[in-house]
Amino acid sequence: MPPQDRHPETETSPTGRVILGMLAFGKTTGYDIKQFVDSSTRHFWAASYGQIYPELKRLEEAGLITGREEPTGGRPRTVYELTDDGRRALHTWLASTTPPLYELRDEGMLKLFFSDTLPERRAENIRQMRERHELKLQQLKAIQPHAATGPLGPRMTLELGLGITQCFIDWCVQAERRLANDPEIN
Amino acid sequence: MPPQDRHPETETSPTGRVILGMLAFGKTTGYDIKQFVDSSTRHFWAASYGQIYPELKRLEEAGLITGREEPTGGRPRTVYELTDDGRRALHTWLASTTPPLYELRDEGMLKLFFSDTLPERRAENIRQMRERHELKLQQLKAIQPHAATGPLGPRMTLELGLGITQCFIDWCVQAERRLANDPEIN
DNA sequence: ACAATCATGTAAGGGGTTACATGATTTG
DNA sequence: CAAATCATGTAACCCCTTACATGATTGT
Repeated sequence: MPPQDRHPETETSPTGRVILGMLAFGKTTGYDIKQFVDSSTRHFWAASYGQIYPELKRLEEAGLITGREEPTGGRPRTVYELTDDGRRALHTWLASTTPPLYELRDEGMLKLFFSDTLPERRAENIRQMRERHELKLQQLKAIQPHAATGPLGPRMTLELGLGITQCFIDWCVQAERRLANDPEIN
Repeated sequence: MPPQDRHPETETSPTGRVILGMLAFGKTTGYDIKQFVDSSTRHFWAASYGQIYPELKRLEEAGLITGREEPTGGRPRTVYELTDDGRRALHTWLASTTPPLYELRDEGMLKLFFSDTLPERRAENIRQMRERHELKLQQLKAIQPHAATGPLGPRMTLELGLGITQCFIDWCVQAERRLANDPEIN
């Protein structure tokens, strides 16, 4: 990821923006954010505790969020909220026209790209890719009912994720058929 | 990217594997590899000079490749080749069944996910995503004639890339239509 | 002569993951 | 009472990008 990725107008890191958005969504704690990310944005934007907790502190220092202690019994717990500045920063980002970052790293495709070095493994590589995406499809379908009643944004990204994944699988199936029908095409 | 990403059997980093593959493809220098990556694997696996040159040295130290000086006139130039160990490592990786890494970071989708926070920007966000992918489609189409005569692997990844990108664009067009027809769906 | 291309590299810094550590509370 | 869940955090490490620096050669 580019280091100059901090948004020029909001001065937050990419994951910082995820946190701002999640707080706008009514998420409360670092734990809460992490759970929700894992069941929603994970397929196009992941986040780990090691990123979330330090970032929450940075955002508070920057005055974009405020946290207050709200222990559940004896269990410590910090509940965060957007400040006015934080909401402004979120809106600025959402309205910005700087080209949005897009980054893909797909080792399956890399193997396929080099498959002429070891052609007898090509079909197996494609099968592996297909299975991976079939699993992903199942995971996306699992969160579908939960998203169906919510706001349009999450519904749309889920729909898009399903479409792309299905497209991927369809291509694999077709390619597997082509290789099976004509094993000599090398 | 996971730190434990170094392949258990080949002991190379992801980009190290790209380099091994590129050398098997007959690429010669760091510069040559970089040029080719930019016109082939870039859409699913990028690499920068800051990664390539140090990695070439590491791979040579590991005995997977050998370099010899082959200056063009007074211009220094190091030409690399796979060793037998290097080719073995490449084959081991291509034949490995460990689940291939897949990582996506799409800021456009992230904006769409949070678009209920600023619904009046939603259509614009989708338009932005579409334009980005239309540009990518053009770039992929530009390398198509160049790949058409080559080996199957690169042809397949290009085809897959085109398919996915087209799928993305189609979804955007459809979503834009839906929003235009019914601006109240929010 | 100038620009584009060939060619190699380094330093600083960003963003991220994993693994580990700790402990309270709820549920079966 | 044990297991799962809620909850917070840190340290080590990795991978990668950008920006910078340098210089020769080729094409116009």
